[in-house]
Amino acid sequence: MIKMGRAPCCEKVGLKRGRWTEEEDEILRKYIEANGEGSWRSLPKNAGLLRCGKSCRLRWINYLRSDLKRGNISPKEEEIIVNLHASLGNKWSLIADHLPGRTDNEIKNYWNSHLSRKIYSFRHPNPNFILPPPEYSKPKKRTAAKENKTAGGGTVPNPVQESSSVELGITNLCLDDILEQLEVNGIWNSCMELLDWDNNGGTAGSCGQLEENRDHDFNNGQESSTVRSDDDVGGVSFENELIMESDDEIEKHNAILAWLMSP
DNA sequence: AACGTCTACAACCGCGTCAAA
DNA sequence: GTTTGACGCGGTTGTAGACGT
Repeated sequence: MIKMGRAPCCEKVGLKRGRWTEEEDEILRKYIEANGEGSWRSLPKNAGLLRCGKSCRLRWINYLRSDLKRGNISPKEEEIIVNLHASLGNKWSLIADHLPGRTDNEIKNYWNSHLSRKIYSFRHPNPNFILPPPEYSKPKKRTAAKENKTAGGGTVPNPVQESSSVELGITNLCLDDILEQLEVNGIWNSCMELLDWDNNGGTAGSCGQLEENRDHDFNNGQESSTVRSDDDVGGVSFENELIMESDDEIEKHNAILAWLMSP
């Protein structure tokens, strides 16, 4: 009986796996220099390698290509990665497009081993980080709450407590701490660049604005946050208003907000 | 010195996409 | 329109070397 479905990329029986030897690298390098890239499926056979075509492709792209930049990721490159990841997510190949000589695999590994940990340590600050009192902490997932319509047609979240800052879930004090951590961790400039934000008004104040513009939506115990332009905030306006012109900008802002608000 | 744990990164795997048949 | 094969991407695993006990 013929087995339907996707055929394996290559016949794995008898093929070598694991680390590449210098000899194999040399064979692959010479073959591609002579014949060019492509036809990965037939390459191992033609080159005389006992490897899967996929493995050859990966080895060439991630390690043997002459235009690869080996060595540590520079601070500038790291900043680019952080910025692009905030807006693109785990689109490693797209991020790699902006970093000549770096591969998607290299960036992915760097993110997983270095940057994700940095961000984790930011989200779970060191002991010197003063946590605000529990009621002023970042809100956990809340149970479903009804929204109140404002006169201007916008909505405000159901107040948890009287203070408007508590309504918004993050107090100014907490925001200051977050912003301090952003600066300490060298992430603030990246955020500013992403936001394309005029920072003249002071960081805490600006972030407060951002909070004020946030639309809270409570459904099924889930909270979602989006950033809206001034027009959407029910006639409320602020100094140094933060207005996003395009979907792309909104998406970037939302990415940062989601990051800030994530548990 | 021996052993266990952690970290970085190379390599593998499965799946989606796309073009050719 | 469907099937097939190749390629590329992103998630995951494996492992060598560093580090700690």
